[in-house]
Amino acid sequence: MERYEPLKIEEKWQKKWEEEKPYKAEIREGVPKKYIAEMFPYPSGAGLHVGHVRNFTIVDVLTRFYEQQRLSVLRPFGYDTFGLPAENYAIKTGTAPQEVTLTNIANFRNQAKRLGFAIDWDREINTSDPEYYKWTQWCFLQLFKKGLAYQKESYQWWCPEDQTVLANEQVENGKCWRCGHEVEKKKMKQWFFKITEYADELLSEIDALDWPDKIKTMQKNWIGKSTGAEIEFKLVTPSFSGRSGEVVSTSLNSITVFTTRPDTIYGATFLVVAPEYAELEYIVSDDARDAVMAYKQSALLKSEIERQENKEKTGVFTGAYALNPATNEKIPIYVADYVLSGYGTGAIMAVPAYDDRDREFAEKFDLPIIEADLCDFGQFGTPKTTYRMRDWLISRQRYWGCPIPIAYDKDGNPHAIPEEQLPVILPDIKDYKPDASGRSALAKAKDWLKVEVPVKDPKTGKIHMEEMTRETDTLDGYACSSWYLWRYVSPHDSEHAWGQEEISYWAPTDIYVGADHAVAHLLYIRFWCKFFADLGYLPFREPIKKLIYHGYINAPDGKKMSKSKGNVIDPLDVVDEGYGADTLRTYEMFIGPVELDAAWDPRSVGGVYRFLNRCFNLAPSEDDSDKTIAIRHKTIKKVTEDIYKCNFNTAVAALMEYVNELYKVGASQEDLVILAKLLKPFAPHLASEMLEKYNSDDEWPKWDEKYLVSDTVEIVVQVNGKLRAKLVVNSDDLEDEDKITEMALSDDKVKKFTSDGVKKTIFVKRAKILNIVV
RNA sequence: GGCCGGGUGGCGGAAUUGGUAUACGCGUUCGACUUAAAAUCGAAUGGGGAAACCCGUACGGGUUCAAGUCCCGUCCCGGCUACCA
Repeated sequence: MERYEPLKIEEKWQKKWEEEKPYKAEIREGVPKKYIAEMFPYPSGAGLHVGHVRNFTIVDVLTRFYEQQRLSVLRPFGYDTFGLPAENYAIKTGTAPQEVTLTNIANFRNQAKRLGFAIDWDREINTSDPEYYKWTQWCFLQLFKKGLAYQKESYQWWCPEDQTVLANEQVENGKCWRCGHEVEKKKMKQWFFKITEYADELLSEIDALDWPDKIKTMQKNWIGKSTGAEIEFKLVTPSFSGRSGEVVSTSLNSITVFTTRPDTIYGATFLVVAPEYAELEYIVSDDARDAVMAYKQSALLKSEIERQENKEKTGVFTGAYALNPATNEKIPIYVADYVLSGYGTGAIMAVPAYDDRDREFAEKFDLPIIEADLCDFGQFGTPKTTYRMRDWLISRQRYWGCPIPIAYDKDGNPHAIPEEQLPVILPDIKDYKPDASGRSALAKAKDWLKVEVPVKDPKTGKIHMEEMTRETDTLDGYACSSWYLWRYVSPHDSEHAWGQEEISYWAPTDIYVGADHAVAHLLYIRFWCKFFADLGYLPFREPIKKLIYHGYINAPDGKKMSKSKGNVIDPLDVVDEGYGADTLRTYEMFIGPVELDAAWDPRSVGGVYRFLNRCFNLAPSEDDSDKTIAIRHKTIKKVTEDIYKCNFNTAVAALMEYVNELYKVGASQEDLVILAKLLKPFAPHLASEMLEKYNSDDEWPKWDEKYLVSDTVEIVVQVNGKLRAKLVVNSDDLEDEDKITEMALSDDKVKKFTSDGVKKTIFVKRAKILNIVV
């Protein structure tokens, strides 16, 4: 008999798919479409890991499932290539990131092709390709023109190791998400995207998304909407002593606080401002100035870790007072680092009777705690909604990123590079290393820095060319991935970021599969979607209909796979060992529920390999095919419904049951064709081989409910809820409760438990259960 | 500290959402084939017990004819978040 030789079969079919391009996506008017994608990978030098394989296989199962149902399916592939690893490698080895990236892409592509994914390879994109980032720059300019890309000088997270600023989302536990170095705060002028403009819509549309609740909750918390009020507290002169109502006459005469509990204002016994509070120096009294400034300095120097670890309240009295507008009492103003400058107004009214943090502070500094009555605050403040989310900091002082298409005139004002001049090409340089100057290595590309930009004279209206200096910061990599799902619909369009005809057919993405970026990427892409919808470029406001967020695959010891621990499973090794891609893919779908982490189990891989062998070795018998018709239709139904629900593990289990049954009772050719069709999303090479053998197409089979009801049914008989007997009756008898009850009561085993008489019986037809209560 | 998930055989996990607990796979044991081993095929496999039966879904209560599933309390484990006023 012919042996199952996966590597041979797989090579044959991969070659065929390479030549015939059966997975080329085409607009087919009138045919329902599915647009399915994974979060595109960062092509590291290490090649694909088993997590990628899980990610891509989920997409592939769904792609093939819909393709076999003859829907029009778009399943693209691309590479997210800008970022620190390639640049750090360049600094270390002197190899250009451009070159390393292309090598890594080639490796990823070859590996992906060996796993038999149904990808439309003509749509590959690469975010560091000028053809691509030309349009990232175009997107930036649209935001800039609408005032949603702007510069602001403020305290920013700074990673001293990577010599770059970081976004809030890139600081994890006070450490840089890339290198793990403790971050600092540094006052710098930076570029921001005004995502807060869409905070309300980003929040309110979350509920309607078909996304995992976990992700939805995380996004809600990140946006962090709070409703409350802003209340103005008039400043009292620092020298003031006794009479109330006298206010300072400097430019600053009040402090506005934000509170979610304005009704507690009668209990507000002091104010606190953040160390970074902009007007701090106008508040503080001369006596207190030295102490306050010293405190401010020490707070700025403290790393985020130190601030977090030491929750002990610290602070300094500013020597100044304000008037509580409700009580008209004079209350002291403190500066303390438990108040955050970036949230609300950077100042709070402290109500120690109602707020734990304020109470802690009051107790430490011996401030009054008043249990005041709640009130209607209307006369004191104005209602205000505040968000935890800040604007998105998008400039990076690094070389290997998308250049920001901006130039500065001699007065330092930013001007857009005209769209005709795009792309602003990232110049080749030799020395990639950033320095502490706060500028990227691009600052050293002297020739590149100079650019002629057309300027309109405000008086004459005439346009003249003016020499300017280019922006040397590059864009955060998340900018590149905030629109790539739309580029896939027309990846070679040299006139537009995306084509209107293509976008309205394919988009929004129906199913998006990933295991990371719960907040940042998925929030940014929603933000850009709403922005470009407002500009009329997108005919929808949410980019992703359904999100599948799968778990990680850990090492056999349950720990995270890592090179240093030496516990990494290389997926291509699994293939080359002789198991083949079909076993790898099917195993990763069988490994457990899609949303859970799972540990790699080499022995279970063998189990799946045995299963595929059994599929391959099944031969049709001459028997009539009707004896398997019930399980055949049951399996079609189960596998179909499971794939819709993304229960891939139980879908594979159902196929295993089917095969076990076919071994027991014999398989007809019809069984083998159905099996191959159902198996194809998981093990496409083997399934294609089987379908070819039986000269069948791969169209997804349908089940007929009539084959799922058998002539006889099994009735479970319980006594007081405990299983005591099983009756096999004709299906028609299900309607006859009396007959079933009589049969049950005359059963010998049941009789043993019902000798003291029967109180009542409960028959549930749906569950085929009869419970006898004694 | 706050929010959200979870605790089911030796292991990964099933269970039509209140209706036969442990599907499927791994492991283990036995058998067939083999000089032998591997591979393959077949059988068994929650615990206790000769058996009849009893006990079993983290623990303690409750609701119900019926609870892994619902309610109350307790204990663990995981994730996110972390002074957001």
